[in-house]
Amino acid sequence: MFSKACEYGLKASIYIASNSYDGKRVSLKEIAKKIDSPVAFTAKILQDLVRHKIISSVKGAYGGFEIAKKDISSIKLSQIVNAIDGDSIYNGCGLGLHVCDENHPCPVHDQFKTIRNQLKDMLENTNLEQLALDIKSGVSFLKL
Amino acid sequence: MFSKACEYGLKASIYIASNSYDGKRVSLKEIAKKIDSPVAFTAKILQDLVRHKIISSVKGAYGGFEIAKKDISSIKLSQIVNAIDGDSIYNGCGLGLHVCDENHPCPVHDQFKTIRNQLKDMLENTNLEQLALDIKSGVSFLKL
DNA sequence: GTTATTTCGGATAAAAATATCCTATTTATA
DNA sequence: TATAAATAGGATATTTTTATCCGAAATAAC
Ligand code: FES
Ligand code: FES
Repeated sequence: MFSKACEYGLKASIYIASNSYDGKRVSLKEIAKKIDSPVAFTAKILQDLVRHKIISSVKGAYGGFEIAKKDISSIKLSQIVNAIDGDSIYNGCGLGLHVCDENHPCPVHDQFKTIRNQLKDMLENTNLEQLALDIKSGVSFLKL
Repeated sequence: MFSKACEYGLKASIYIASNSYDGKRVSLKEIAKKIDSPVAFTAKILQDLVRHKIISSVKGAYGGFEIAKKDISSIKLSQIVNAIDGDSIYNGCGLGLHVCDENHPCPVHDQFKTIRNQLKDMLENTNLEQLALDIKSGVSFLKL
């Protein structure tokens, strides 16, 4: 469904959010450990999210990654997915036609469009706060 | 969503079905042309579908690929997707956890499971006949 | 200021997915 | 029987994705 990069990006964002909620900044090393991802690859993805202004970073000793508290509840999963994997999951044709066009539909257009729109709605209506709270309370998990 | 291999496999199957419906056997070259896919790569995928007994092949002059008429309506998209991409789209965790486990859910488990099950239902309830007929009647298209 | 820590960014490497090439085998027709 | 057409399958090549490495820059603490 999502690329590895996107999975790591989502998990990292949720982990950062769950810590920023408590005012704690977290380092790359800690993030990679907690979400069970390759350190250097995760660094690239976090840099990407910083460039997209979805998370923010602080260089140097005691630096790390964080999300402004007031922003946690307004960051949608769709922003992260879009930043890393692009919009093909929202707009692309399920059978890989160059474009998804109502007037020149592929054989599964109608069926696929329904699913795709539900996925879109889900991602656009799920924010980091909800997910971060479940991590904090131990209801959900980021690894194992 | 699906791999390129799977997209080609789905399109090829639909094209074969639409011809087998008329009792016409089609060659690799014709298939690749009509679904706009790389010939040799498509060959590999078709071989795979033959091994999975989803389509059948006839070697030699006037050979090609076909689907027994009586089977066209009973072949579900899910069989093709499962043969090529495996079952991770049905059973795998949306965030890439090793397994999707109700008792140890990832942060998006509940939301994702809903979408995943709808995709599953859609693929399990869509058969080649429906799609082939739309191709034949010009309602849907396999390329451009 | 020096040092330790940490992100940033470029270069490179490894693995997986996608794609091509070539030969063998099969089969219908002439 | 010879020929042409077509799938089967192994080997190889290319591209993309995933992953690693290293030096530069920034920053806090001492
Ligand atoms: S054309 Fe394929 S999903 Fe719309
Ligand atoms: S655990 Fe992630 S989808 Fe079920």
